[in-house]
Amino acid sequence: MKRTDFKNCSCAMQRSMGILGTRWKPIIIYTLRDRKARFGQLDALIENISRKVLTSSLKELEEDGIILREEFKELPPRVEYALTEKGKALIPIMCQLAKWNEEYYKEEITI
Amino acid sequence: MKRTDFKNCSCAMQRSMGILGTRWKPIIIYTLRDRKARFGQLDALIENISRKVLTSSLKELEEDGIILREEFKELPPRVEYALTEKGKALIPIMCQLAKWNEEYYKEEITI
DNA sequence: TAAAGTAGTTACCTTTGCGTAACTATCAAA
DNA sequence: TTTGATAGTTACGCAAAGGTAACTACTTTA
Repeated sequence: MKRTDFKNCSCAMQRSMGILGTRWKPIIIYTLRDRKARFGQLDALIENISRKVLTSSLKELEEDGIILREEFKELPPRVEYALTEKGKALIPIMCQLAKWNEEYYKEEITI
Repeated sequence: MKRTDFKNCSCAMQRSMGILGTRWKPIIIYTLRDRKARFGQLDALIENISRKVLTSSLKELEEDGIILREEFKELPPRVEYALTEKGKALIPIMCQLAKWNEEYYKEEITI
């Protein structure tokens, strides 16, 4: 089943996964939870992500209405990425996902 | 970066994605939110999933301590899959992810 | 004139995720 | 002896995801 097929499923969870079900996209959204950021900032803020993955993920997240790309006609050019309303609605969920891991990662160490 | 590398990152969100960052795994967890289920039941409950993906996903989720595989020495053999405590902690998050899509999917239709 | 900064793109390649279909093992019941 | 049910496994291959590195275009600054 292709990514686009997930987005038209009858199951809401499957549709969510058609949008978010990759390694990097939730991390990008999480990074934008409390700030706008420019391309280069995202590249620096997110450890180990490649510019190529960043390019394609941002493009798809924009297509899916999660992020907004704002281009400023300045020199040198400036582009800012920010969450849309639909994207902002994911912030608490992404934060819980991070917190979930902290909780159980801690346990693994202390046991 | 490999899946296993994600799990040892310094960022909690990246570690979460090392465990969950695929299309099918969150759907499997979501399906187990309110019931144990056998292999064949999962295959039937989750639309369009293949037995092969189910096999490998269940194995990895078990390795990551999200689900528990209970084998009954009966005939015909019975195996039940259930969430561990760590897995159960994801239930509200998965439910919110489904609800999130319902909300915005509805909007797309009515607009 | 050359370097530096921004925001990418492009080509090429590898790995992972996923799909399809056939096959296995075990025992009971018909 | 064949059929049926359960719970997978295996082989094969494609598509998507991801990594690396070089390149582009623009303008300011040195």
